[in-house]
Amino acid sequence: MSTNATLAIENRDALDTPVALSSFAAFRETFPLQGERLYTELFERNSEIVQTQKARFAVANLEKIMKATFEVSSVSGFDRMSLRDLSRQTGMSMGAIYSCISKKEDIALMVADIVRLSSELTRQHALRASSNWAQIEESIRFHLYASTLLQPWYFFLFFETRSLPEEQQQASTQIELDGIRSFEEQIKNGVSQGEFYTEDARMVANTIVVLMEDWYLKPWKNRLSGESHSDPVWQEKQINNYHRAVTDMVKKLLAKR
Amino acid sequence: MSTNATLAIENRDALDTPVALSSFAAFRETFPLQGERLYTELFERNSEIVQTQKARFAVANLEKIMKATFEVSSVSGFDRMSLRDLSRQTGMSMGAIYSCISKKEDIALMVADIVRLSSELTRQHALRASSNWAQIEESIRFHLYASTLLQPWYFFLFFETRSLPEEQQQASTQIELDGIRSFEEQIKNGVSQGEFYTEDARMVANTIVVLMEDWYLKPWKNRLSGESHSDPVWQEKQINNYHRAVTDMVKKLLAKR
DNA sequence: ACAAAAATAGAGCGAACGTTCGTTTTATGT
DNA sequence: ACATAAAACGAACGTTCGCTCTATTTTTGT
Repeated sequence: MSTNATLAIENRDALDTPVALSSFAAFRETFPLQGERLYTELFERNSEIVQTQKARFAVANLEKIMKATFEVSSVSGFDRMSLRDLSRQTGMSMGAIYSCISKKEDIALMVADIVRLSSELTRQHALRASSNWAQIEESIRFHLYASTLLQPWYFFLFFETRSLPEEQQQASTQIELDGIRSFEEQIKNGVSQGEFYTEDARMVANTIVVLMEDWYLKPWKNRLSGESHSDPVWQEKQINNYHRAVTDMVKKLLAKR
Repeated sequence: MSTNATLAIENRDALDTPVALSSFAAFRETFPLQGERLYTELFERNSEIVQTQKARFAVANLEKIMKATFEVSSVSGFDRMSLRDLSRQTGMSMGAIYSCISKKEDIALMVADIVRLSSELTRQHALRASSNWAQIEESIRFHLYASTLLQPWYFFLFFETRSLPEEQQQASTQIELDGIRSFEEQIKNGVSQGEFYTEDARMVANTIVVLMEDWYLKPWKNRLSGESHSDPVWQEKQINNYHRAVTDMVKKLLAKR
């Protein structure tokens, strides 16, 4: 298990190529943490734990394990998900599962690792934009896109952080605080440069972060009908609607009078 | 276990007396769900489950059980809290615990019951105010005050809802949706009466609710220093600061141009 | 002081859990 | 086609859980 996400990124330039943000469809094609690439990444980052040697088998099984974990544990939590449930859901034997992990907790640690990596990519991306407003708007967009593709991962980590080692818990809350502080500084920059006006930059920043959380924690709020979850056109529409709603709101909060 | 909060309220006029909102200190003195009254209420609402007959003992033990539950389960969740942990933390024997509950799940059900009752009180209170804005402002204030006094309860229910029976889960999300819809309607009323202006009443309403959740889910965000948690003056200041931050923000979002 | 109620300590139950390991099946290279 | 290494299997193990029960002591109300 990689303990330092930054180092891991530096060593692997595959994750350093820019991600397209022009539309969710474009993002989908360039964001590295999805599909087979995601599970290959997961395999390589946990090569010391995964006993299965051939990448082909390990990647396929990790995918089965993670997807089943999200499905089963979303019902009543990670603790109540037994590895026998997981065995049933994946169609794998207990032994096969234990050749991908060394203990149940590893699954949660892997989720935390990937979400942290995704957050790191989001943070890095924010540095590219030109104006303060563009930086805020693109940070929101990137985070919205990434947390949509990784929705089960973000959701899982939010609810299961408490059952991780304390050190990992602190890392998670630190990421949230960093996210707020990052927005806060961008806002304050804009204020001091006469681009925005607000009396409570911290509150606006916190509101943004909380609305980002709401997006992946309560999908049923925004994406109203349960059907056509996978229709790309409809999904593109939903996510862009939400992005515009958030940015319009922030624009209003930062408007000069 | 009462299955219908509304009925229980109708039968018991003690909960119908108005609650003071002029300050948190005033609220503290009139809000019924705290201290001994809270646990007495809990005892009476669960008289069919609690085997202990004398109210004096039952109330004292329920208080010990609930407080210990919040303390232990806040570390790593309700599922990982064993009743042996609870016995150690409360200083009670297994037998004594099981004379207050019939099974472990009862504890979580009691929390859900109280939080739902508190939400019901909040909802009822909202009907008193005169103008649309006063109604919004007072709803926020009431909810903020109540969820501060009952913080561990609200926190617990948010994270443990998933391990409750499905019927209870739906009830919880319904309460959240009702809360959003209630704010949405108040906003729309204000808009149609020319008091406010906004193009997305739903988004504003949702933001309010999400910021209310943030208050009791992440106390470390707003109440910065860990010390003096119980200093009433400092607490009054903190909560009023947050209330003003939220209402200022909502005011800005609903301002006519 | 005395009967009733409450609390105690702890042994014990069956079920379910995470984890292990000897065995069998499958895949791979020549 | 065959040998060997890798992967998958699933019964079994030891532990812990929620929960019950009993014998005994403490506290309470009158």
